[in-house]
Amino acid sequence: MTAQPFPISAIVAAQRPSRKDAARNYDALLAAAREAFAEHGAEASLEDIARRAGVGIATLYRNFPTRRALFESVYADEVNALCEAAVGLSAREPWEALTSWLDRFAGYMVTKRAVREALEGDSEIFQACRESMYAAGGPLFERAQRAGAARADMDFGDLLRLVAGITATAFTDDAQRDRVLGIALDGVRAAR
Amino acid sequence: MTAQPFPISAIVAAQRPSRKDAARNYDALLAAAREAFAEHGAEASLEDIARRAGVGIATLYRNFPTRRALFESVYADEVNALCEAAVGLSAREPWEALTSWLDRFAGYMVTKRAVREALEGDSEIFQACRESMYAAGGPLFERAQRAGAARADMDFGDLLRLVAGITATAFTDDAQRDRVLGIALDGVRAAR
DNA sequence: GTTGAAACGGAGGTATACCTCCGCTACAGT
DNA sequence: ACTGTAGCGGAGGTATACCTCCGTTTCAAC
Repeated sequence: MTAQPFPISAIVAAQRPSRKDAARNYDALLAAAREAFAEHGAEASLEDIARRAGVGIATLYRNFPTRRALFESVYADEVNALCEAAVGLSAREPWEALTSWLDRFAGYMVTKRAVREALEGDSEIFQACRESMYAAGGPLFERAQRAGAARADMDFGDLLRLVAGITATAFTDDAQRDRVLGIALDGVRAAR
Repeated sequence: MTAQPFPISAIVAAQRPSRKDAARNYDALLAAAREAFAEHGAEASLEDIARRAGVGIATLYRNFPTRRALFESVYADEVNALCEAAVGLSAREPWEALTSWLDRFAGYMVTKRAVREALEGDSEIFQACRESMYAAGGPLFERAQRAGAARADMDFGDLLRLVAGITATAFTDDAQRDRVLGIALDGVRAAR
């Protein structure tokens, strides 16, 4: 067995059933849930999700016994993709590598706000997600700090909250979102 | 009739019924709704709100025919209080007056996130709230800009989004919230 | 104090979501 | 090809929320 780059990836892989039809349904459910949560928030109807996925409601419950389990799987999947995006960025300039990853993070936050909100509070998977996220993005930030590009009196957790908060908000257009995010990042860089 | 300081205050006053028992119930409903929305989000049960207020469900519907109407009234009430807080702040230093008001704004946002979210989209009252908010806080910001305390390449709308986004997020503790908000405000002040 | 009107409460009809149960289907190992 | 089993769908019971209707209560003007 190969070493997993992030604690979350093994968990994500273990969830997916092996039989062909079951795996297909599992994927369809995850995709449908992602869409439904983005559209209707955390209270999206589970029956609607099953309908979107083209499977029976029982199939949803077999794969995800609780609403929370479904949340966790959707969230873990997203985080895993995000972690993998961080690999390879370390070849770039410290500050540019960091903002590039934060940009990806922002894109993920803006649509997934509902899921994150519902996961407020702790769980094993959520904890693994946090760790993976910090393992992926933390080094990028600390490298920027060492290079003198980012201020020293804050940590990576502060940065994620900052970006998460801003990107979870609805803006009039993408230009405003980028402008506001830029202002905040000027604050991160302010001690230059 | 005296001139109303902000467009929202007349609307707020007009909503409240005049008969004693009706006014009492109206106030109780608003308070209960504020609490319920903060606790359960935009999907809080209307019957639960009526129960908290100690009134029948019919009384709720008589005062607020739709869920949206209830949202609007709660929101308008909050905004009105916030606007009144801005009056008198202009005697202070430009930057300090601005951050002082933003602090009040942040305190309001952090608990009322659900209401604001549900009001995304336009309505007459929401529009009046926006205008009042801008009329109350905008001058504080522009004064800070003229004094060279705030950067010129942004507007008051950008600032509100910035603060609203950050404060709507859950932080581990108040210290982190203040630290992150401070970083963001450093960005606002960066062009000094 | 009388009285008319405004306001009240909560029962109950309707809709919708949750979740379980069970007879049927399709996969995969031999 | 056969066959055991893992997986499937959706009907239907249960719970909950929405909202209306109407007999009763409370206010306030006179």
